[in-house]
Amino acid sequence: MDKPEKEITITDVARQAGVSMATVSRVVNGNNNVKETTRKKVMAVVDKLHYRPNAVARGLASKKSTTIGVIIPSMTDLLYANLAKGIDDVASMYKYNIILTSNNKGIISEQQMFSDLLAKQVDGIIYMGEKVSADLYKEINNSRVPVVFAGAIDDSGKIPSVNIDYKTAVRDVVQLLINNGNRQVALVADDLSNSINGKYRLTGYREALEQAGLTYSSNNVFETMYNLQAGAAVWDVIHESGATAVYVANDLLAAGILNAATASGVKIPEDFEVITSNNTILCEVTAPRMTSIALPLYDIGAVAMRMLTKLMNNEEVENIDIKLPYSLIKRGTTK
Amino acid sequence: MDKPEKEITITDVARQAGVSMATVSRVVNGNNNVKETTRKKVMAVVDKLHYRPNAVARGLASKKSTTIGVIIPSMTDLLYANLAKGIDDVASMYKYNIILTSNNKGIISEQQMFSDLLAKQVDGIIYMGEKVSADLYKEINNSRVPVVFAGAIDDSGKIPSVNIDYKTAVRDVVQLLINNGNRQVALVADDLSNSINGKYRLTGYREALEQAGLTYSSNNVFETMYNLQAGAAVWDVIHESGATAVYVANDLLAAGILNAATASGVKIPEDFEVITSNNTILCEVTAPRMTSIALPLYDIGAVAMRMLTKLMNNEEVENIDIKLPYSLIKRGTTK
DNA sequence: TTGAAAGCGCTAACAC
DNA sequence: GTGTTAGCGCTTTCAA
Repeated sequence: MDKPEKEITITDVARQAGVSMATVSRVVNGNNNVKETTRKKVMAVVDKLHYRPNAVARGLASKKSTTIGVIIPSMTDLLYANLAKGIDDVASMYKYNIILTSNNKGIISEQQMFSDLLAKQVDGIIYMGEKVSADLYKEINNSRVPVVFAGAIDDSGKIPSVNIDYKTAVRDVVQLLINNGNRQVALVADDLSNSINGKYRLTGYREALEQAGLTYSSNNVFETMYNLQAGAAVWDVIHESGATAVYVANDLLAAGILNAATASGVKIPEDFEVITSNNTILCEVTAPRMTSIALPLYDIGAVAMRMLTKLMNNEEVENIDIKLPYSLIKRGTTK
Repeated sequence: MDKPEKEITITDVARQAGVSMATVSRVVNGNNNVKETTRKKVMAVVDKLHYRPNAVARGLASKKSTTIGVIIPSMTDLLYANLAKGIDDVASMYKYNIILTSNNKGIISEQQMFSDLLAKQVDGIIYMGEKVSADLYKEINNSRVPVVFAGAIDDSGKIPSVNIDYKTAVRDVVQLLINNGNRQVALVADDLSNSINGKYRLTGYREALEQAGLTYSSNNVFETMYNLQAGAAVWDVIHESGATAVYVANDLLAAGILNAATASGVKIPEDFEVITSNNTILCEVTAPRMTSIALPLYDIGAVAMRMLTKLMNNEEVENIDIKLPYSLIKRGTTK
């Protein structure tokens, strides 16, 4: 337990090495304009003193913090956790630290979180969220640092973002369900007011119905809370409605529906089929395991972060609106 | 899109308000030694200019960053995600930001992550991890900022930490299993070399056996990889061993075992019982739902963070080694 | 290849 | 109550 009295600084190193601060700065930052012998001399002192450059001072002087901000709706939602992991991996690859802020209780607005991140002088921000308020848009547009959306839709089309083609994905799976003989397919989501669900998924759903010559009815679309119990509760309603299959916008709700269905004695997939959306581990744990659209969650995060690094370096970014490929993983809840 | 040319600073505000920087600093920081009229005058300019104090400059001058570091083994592990949520909630309550670093690929050592956090001048660090290397211990002991462990054991007993009494928890559940008539109870964990599993859980397991007059056999304890497939694979071995119940150290493995058992035609809980450890959402999604020790994950994180705030303020902390209460949630995998 | 010195934007004595 | 000023620890011209 030998806590040194004082944090050692660049001045200490300079003095002991018999060089100027500028030179120490150069060797610490890998600048080449340093004679090899002085470089070695300085490094020896750095090691001896366990010198650790103060990133805050460095940030103030250089106007770069090598820190990025990440805004995430929930850390305990496997969807976002997987996105975050992708972000984290490439961030650490490029030596960036992450300030993670989540809107857990909704007590602090996303706009405020955004502003706080800018106050901390982050070099860039990745946003994962469901709805972007007008105020947030204003903050983003005024931001001097780049922002990219990961798994979040920018309706304005101006903000770099990484997603999959939600509409087509949903259309395809609903089509599959129809082809499997289901004449009445339900759709359930926890929030129909955000773009991904309300705009893209719902549209894909309607298109599939149309193409099959089936008529769309709002009686087949259900909006619920985002938890297991809500899933279980909505099952009863779906079942009564006469639907024989359902597409669900998230895995948790799907699990709730599946388990309630099974509990009520309905045979899955023989009597009822379900397809879910995110292919998180939940899909592999239920019985039967759930068929799901496979979002490349990790990749979305990773690609978003990679794009952000380019933006931070003022490198050219050809495509601002990236759509990654997805697939369908067939498991036990479809025929 | 009116990106201002230059970030506006305290000097700008001071000039426009016709006061000194010190006064602006005072009002921005809520210092009371300011006349109400000048406070209003300054705030008016602050609002007009959208002044946002530069946290980096503030950090350099005040030697406080209002940022803490969190070291987490994996963001996609529900166990840690829930801990992190507890940390995050109380951190934001106390206006701290979080730099989250995870050891995803093991490419960067925890010791290095720790050092990086210190370089960023965090005011404190919360560590969640399984094993603490000697090198990490050295870093922690030399650290000028407080460190607390959340859901992690400090074998030295010197570092503040928040946990539950793992040994007793396991002893109790194994006892329950024995009382249910099982004469041979297996234990499975993904890593027996860390303290929580190898030291506390295993000891609890042995104690339960002893107290029931059963003899411990290493043939009943299984160590596997940490994934679903490993859980499924270990099921076969457990079943062959003749065990009729199992205590599992994490929910993912438990789900793998449960599903493999069910798939092989074994009736749960009639023919085989399983109790798991973390009560994450996985427990509620399997069929049948899993009986689990209920760790107060969120609370562990929250209490750890609260403790850290005290430490950072040099407040008195009575108890350095906190054990939170836990409970047992009986569901469908036990009689 | 190296050093001197001027900041970066803010806080914290200290003086008035 | 308010202003002056000296740093905080580093990077970055600019000279030498």
